[in-house]
Amino acid sequence: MDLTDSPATLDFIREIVASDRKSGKHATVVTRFPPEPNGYLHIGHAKSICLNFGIAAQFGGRCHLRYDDTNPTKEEQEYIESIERDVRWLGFDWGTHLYFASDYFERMYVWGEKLIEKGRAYVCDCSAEEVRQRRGTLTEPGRACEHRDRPAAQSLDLFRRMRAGEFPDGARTLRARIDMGSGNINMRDPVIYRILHAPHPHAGAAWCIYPMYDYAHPLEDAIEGITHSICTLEFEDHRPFYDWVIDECELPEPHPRQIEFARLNLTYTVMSKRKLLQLVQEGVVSGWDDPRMPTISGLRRRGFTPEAIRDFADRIGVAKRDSVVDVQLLEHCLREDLNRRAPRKFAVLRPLKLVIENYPEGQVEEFEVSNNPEDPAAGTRSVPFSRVLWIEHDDFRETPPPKYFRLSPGNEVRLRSAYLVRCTGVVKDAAGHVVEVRAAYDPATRGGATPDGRKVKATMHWLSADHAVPAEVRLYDRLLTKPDAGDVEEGQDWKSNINPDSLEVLDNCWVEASLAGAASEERFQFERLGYFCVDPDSAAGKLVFNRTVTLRDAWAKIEQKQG
RNA sequence: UGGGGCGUCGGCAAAUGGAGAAGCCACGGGACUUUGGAUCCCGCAUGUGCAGGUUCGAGUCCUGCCGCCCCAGCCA
Repeated sequence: MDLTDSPATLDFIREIVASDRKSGKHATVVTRFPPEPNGYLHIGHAKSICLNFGIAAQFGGRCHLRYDDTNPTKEEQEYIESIERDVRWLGFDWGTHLYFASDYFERMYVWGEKLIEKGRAYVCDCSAEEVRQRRGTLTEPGRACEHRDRPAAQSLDLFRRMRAGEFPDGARTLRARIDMGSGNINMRDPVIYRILHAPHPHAGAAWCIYPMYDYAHPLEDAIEGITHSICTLEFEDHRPFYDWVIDECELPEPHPRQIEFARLNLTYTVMSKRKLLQLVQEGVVSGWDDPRMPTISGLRRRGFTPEAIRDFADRIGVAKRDSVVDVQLLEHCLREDLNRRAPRKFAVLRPLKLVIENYPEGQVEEFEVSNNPEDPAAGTRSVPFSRVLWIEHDDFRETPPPKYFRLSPGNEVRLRSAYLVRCTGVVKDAAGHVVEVRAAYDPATRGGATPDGRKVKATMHWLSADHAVPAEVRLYDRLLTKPDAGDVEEGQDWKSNINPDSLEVLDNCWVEASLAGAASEERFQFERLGYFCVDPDSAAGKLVFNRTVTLRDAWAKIEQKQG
């Protein structure tokens, strides 16, 4: 998939952009992805990133990466670095267009003075509590305070002294003078500057007053020549103020246009930064990059590909209605991509010994196994076969249920690319558990062929016990037990839906020796099991794999129906 | 109850008043198969929140209802 690929029909935002191009309103399309560096990016941000960078690519424009760093009390350098890494990993390039809102602070300040001079802003001495009380409610209008009518010269003096650091945090604010009676609460003289004696991760100690998002954002967009400022639905109410700022600061035409779309929600997970932070801080997960997290770094560690995420973003579309996307669509996009590209390997997660009774002790044969049946160009590898093998515990049943085609006493199956074998018996321990399965192979079926046309219903993977390499495998499942985090019993909160079995660690697994040198984040298909990738915890002599996603499993469904 | 939005299949989502309301995921069948994978085929909205109206013709236009989401941070 190419980065400029786009859905067949235009979503409502692309329609606006296309129409603006056609009318000549803008010479070139300029969008922006404006994260606040106060957390890690997640799959919801990926939707926005794909939208903004995708539109820029599709219409021959550009997309800026801009940190909306107007609140130093919540922002950190660590987040700035993770954001750049994640956007780049997703496959997008902002070229030289990396910006910080904080680099515009001086200009924003000058516009603030201008607004005061025009009578469009005033310094307010009210406390936060007083501001709240005068703001009114959803149904009652707000009430002006006495500072609203103070002379511009006085506001100007106070604003300069705010900047100079003469007042403590919260002592005063600069507010826009608009309409305390507006039905839109955002227009009831919103605060545009607050005093915050806090060092800034990018601007350092230069400022002790910081602009609010609602004031800063339109200015940032206008400064950079953004044509289409795409944000999420909750900012719809803020648009009148966005336009007000640009008008009152007398920014040149054409003005950027704010367009809102519905944020992404996914089943069986949470997307809010607050909840994600909670998971990290309370140790429910191991960190922002825990493979169960819907963060970009978590998905990367889980084994997702950027291609799959981009494909997903294309498929979910862009609209204004609140929606919840089925996580199975994401998994589908992943499987489709990985099926095409992931090299196949044999791995046995829950080992059961299989002894081929009629196979000579000490003999070893090498079998050629396809690296990827979907891609002949991937070639083959050779896998050693011997008398004692590991098979999957789940691939043997002493008393097979209906439609169970795998190994069971008397039944014949194919060992993939090796031989057909028939189960001749079992060995049990004192407690009666099957500890070993016995079988006989048919030398005429070398390579797994059946020259006599005989059919077997199951083909299984296997590993030569003497040649396999040990590994730890981490099995991940959904973070939540319910599709909707908010679906809880009376008095419970969303955390009651956290899946206690979202991680299972298997530490006596066996994998092909060819996996010994696999690099961190390298992805494979373990045949018949799923897609796996090498975890960064992996070290020489101690392989660790994460299960990215299982293969689709028809048998699991049959079994489930059988109860 | 003020303001701003949104209602099309189980979940996403097309449709720009004109043919049988796309497509994808999920789900259910079948074919094929040396991965119970992949692939292929079939099925899946007599109906667009509800009720009226306009029109030769309405998911699209009008009126009225109903439901859901967002807003009362010196967060973004």
